[in-house]
Amino acid sequence: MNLENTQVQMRKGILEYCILHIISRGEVYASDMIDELTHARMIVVEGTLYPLLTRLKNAGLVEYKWVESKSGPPRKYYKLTDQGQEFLQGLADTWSEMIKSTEMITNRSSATA
Amino acid sequence: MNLENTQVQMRKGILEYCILHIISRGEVYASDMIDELTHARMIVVEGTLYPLLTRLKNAGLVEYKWVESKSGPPRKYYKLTDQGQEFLQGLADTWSEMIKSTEMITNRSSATA
DNA sequence: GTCAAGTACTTGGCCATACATAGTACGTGA
DNA sequence: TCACGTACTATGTATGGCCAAGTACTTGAC
Repeated sequence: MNLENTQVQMRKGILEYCILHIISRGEVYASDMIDELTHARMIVVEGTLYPLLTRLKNAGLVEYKWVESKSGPPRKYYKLTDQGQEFLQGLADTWSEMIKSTEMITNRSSATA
Repeated sequence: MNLENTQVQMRKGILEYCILHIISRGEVYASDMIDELTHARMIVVEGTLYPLLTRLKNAGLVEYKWVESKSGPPRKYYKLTDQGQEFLQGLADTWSEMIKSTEMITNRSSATA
């Protein structure tokens, strides 16, 4: 039980939310996502991202199309499905509730219970 | 892959943070914690809370003492150790970073990437 | 004295995610 | 033909939250 481990735990589920949000803004492929996440200091490695994208696709939340690349193998460009849009909205609500609940607890400082 | 499942994933680690925070404010026992968490709309069941408390105790972050009760079995009253205080501070930082990163992504609406 | 009910805590098994690591497939250039 | 870089895939491990069943103590009814 250390900080690093807890950080890993905290990301669970949140990553899914962030990825869906990034995809919702336009067609992107994996490396684009990693760049943006890294820029926001949310480090993600391939071994985490690709399985997540596969899950999202199998769940019908995203779809992709192959696009030729000038340097290397073709890429999967992802975009949200209608179902994905709805799901993203649900996630946004959930996340917002979670923050509200956490604030409710942590802002109640050592004052009167 | 449904909302409920994602909610479960999102709580991972966050719960630990909330529990430590509640304990940091004074000596409490399990039912007190459940009451407060429920009040903040963060529903927790016994099967989640007790193992978590055991982990925290084994990690040396909290300690407890038995206190007799007038109605039922004795209770474990928890409080933070010095190490627990430090850990809580670390969690607070982590949580704040995580929110910041998430906002950085989700606030960048469909506008220019 | 015995049994039922309520409170508090414990335990074992299940599931989903994030990660590390290794591997496959494609295209370019020497 | 081979080395290299890019993009995607597959497998195994660890963790934490949850359900469900179980233990232990106290009180109250009969």
